[in-house]
Amino acid sequence: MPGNKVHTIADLVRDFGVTARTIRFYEAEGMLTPERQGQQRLYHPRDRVRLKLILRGKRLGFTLAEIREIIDLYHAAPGELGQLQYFLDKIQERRADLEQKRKDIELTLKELEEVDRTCRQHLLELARPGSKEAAE
Amino acid sequence: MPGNKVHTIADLVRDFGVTARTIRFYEAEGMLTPERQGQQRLYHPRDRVRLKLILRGKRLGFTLAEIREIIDLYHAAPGELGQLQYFLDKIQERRADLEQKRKDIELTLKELEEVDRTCRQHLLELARPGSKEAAE
DNA sequence: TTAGAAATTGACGTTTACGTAAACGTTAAC
DNA sequence: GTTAACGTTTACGTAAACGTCAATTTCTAA
Repeated sequence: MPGNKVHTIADLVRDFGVTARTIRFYEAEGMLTPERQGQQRLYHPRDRVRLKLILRGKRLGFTLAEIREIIDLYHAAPGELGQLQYFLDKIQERRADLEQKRKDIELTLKELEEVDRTCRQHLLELARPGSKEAAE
Repeated sequence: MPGNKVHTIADLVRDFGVTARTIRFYEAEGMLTPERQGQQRLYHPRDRVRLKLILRGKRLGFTLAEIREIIDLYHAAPGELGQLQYFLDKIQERRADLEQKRKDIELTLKELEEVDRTCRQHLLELARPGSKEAAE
């Protein structure tokens, strides 16, 4: 039920599969800013969105510093022209990075599919009883 | 000229953009096994291939332990049937992981493209002098 | 109201993946 | 024949990203 209510830290732990320590750590790093009700933290939908972005970045091997940069790109609306150009450059950097990762993934997947085929072939040969060293 | 000659560590440093410390570290971790000529290391094409695989894995955010597993998948030819099934499972795990990363990349790329468009739109508006707050 | 569950706050510990520095051995050039 | 340049070994250092207590507070259900 992550509709649009506020959530406790335990909710996030359950929903995202991370520890409370991790969530507080991200906050200490300035990447989450939950509301405070007395001592307790209250997480709004925007916090959930941010956490989701952080975890996605982690899965892709970005450091927290890089993830912070990426998220900043999302929410920044710079006024001046110089800033805008700088931003566009940053965006291109990140895009190039992601394209490289995509290529790396395609290559690795292809290789793994090849290994997979070879394995299944072996399996088939093992399953065929009357075919011992046919090609030797 | 990485044709099929042997190379010194300095060659790898130059060709792959990593430090000698890193290369020796990977060897200490058992991920590279260069020939020894006296005290010096000599790197063969297979070492270059492995290093390339390691670096590709790093770009994708895999730990060295995971990369080791993946590379092991490449070169393993297990005999028994139980081993084969275990292998196929491992391969599926890795593939699922890579597919997840691919999805993450697609999402992030789409979002960045959106930010890019918005930025360029801003730029256009700034470049148009006689259009101050038209939609206000 | 009291025991237990959940949350918070330090504070120190740990793992990964190297960096950095010191001390030493080889070899090629001058 | 010595001085760079390159390579090696050993060992301690470090940044990132949390883990793991311990002590305390806060909330909640019986």
